[in-house]
Amino acid sequence: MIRAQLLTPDPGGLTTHLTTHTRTRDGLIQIAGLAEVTYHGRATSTAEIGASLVILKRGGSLQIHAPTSIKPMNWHPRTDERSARVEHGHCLRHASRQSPEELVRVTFLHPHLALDVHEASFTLSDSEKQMQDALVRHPELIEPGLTVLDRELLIDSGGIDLYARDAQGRSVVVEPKRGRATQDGVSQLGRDVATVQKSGVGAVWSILAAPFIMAPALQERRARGLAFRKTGAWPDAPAPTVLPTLFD
Amino acid sequence: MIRAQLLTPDPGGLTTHLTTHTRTRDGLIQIAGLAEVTYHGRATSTAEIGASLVILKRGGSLQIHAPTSIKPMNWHPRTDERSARVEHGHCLRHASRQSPEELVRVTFLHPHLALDVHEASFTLSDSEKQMQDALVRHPELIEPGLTVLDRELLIDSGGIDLYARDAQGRSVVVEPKRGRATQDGVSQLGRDVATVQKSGVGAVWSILAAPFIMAPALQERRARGLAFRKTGAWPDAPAPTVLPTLFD
DNA sequence: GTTTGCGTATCGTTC
DNA sequence: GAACGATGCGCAAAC
Repeated sequence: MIRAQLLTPDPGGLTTHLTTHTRTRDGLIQIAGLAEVTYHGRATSTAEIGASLVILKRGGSLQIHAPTSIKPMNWHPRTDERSARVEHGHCLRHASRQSPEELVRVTFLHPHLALDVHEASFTLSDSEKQMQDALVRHPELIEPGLTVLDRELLIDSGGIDLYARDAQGRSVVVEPKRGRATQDGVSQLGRDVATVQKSGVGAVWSILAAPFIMAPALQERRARGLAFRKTGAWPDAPAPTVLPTLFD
Repeated sequence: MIRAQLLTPDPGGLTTHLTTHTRTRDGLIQIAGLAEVTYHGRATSTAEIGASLVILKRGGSLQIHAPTSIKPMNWHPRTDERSARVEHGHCLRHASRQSPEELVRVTFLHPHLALDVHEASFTLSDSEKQMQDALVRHPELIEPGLTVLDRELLIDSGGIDLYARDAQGRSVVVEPKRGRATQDGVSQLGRDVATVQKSGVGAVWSILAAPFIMAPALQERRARGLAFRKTGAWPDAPAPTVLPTLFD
């Protein structure tokens, strides 16, 4: 969900970050910190240097929020041309368009934090296989100390997506869901656990790994005594920025 | 500048953070993460789950931004009542107001980061009021020989922005438009002229003063026998950069 | 592309 | 409080 997070980024790093976003026009970037903003176009405005929240969205829109008023203090609905560069030791962002002719310039004097947010539904639209890949590479996203033993394991009741062993040495059946975990997923996991237990490997633990769970599925899960762990995994994630936390 | 920063805050910590902000009504809080939002009020209720940026500002306003569109996907301009509490293991935010009766509820399913930002200042120029100021100081921008008699003159049909006398001694109603003159502006000018004429001051002339006029407005203007003069006025301009020219 | 009309418009100012 | 007008309105449909 949050793909990158830069703390007090240097001008060069922030410029690169913004340029990448300009190229891909993907996701949402937010920069909090000290900034100076000027606007020329239908009106003219200048903002004194101050704390602000700069938001760059997918379509190329830009908005700068101050601590008061629900409206942004400066904005740009869409851009024909955007650029970021280092000037006088600061990252400088240009955004302009014609019809009407407008220009917004943001100087990041002291960027405190830059975030790269991605829509859940977007990342979740990646295939379940890719999520599986990511979880095999980073099983700690599901639970610390987890070791993946097998994947796509065929059993009588169907197929187990991920078969693992946890820190306590218990066998664990993992059912990853790229989207919302539903009652259906809970039922499937229950069937799989029952089948594995019948095979006589001893105590079997189970984990439903999904970004979120629907209320009915949560109740069903409780009734069956199955675990759910809030898990998000994306193929591009270089390191787990979102640490797994127990859902409830 | 940035006063607090909570990484993957737990429901209790986030609730405390929000409650403090509610009490002080100070600064700006931003929360990035997976959230569910419902709204009831002027529009039909909606429910969304996804990556979002929640911004709480000083006056009590709330807005939730999705990765697309410059506008927030949900918002609340000001609040009469706000609260935060833990429910079902999540931080839940209520914001409501009466007149109109509205309610926004945000469930922070997975808050990734909470920020507390402070202070920024801002000035805007080129408003219609400032254009009026400039025209009062330089009525020749509208028409040579024009004398401004009054501004913001209240009459039955509303308010006349500028009331003047031209070189021939005629009463003139001036409607300045900062941007393009539209049919709406022509109608308003027509109403004002009619009202003034009824008051019995004699012949009344009228001028729509704007940098541009739209074709439909131009036709409407012709049909009503009103004058349009291409006029631009900016407070900072030391000399009239756009000389007044008769449009047609 | 431009123009028209709507919106959970927002935001002042005026009454 | 309600009412009215301006807005860097934004936004989508119609032309």
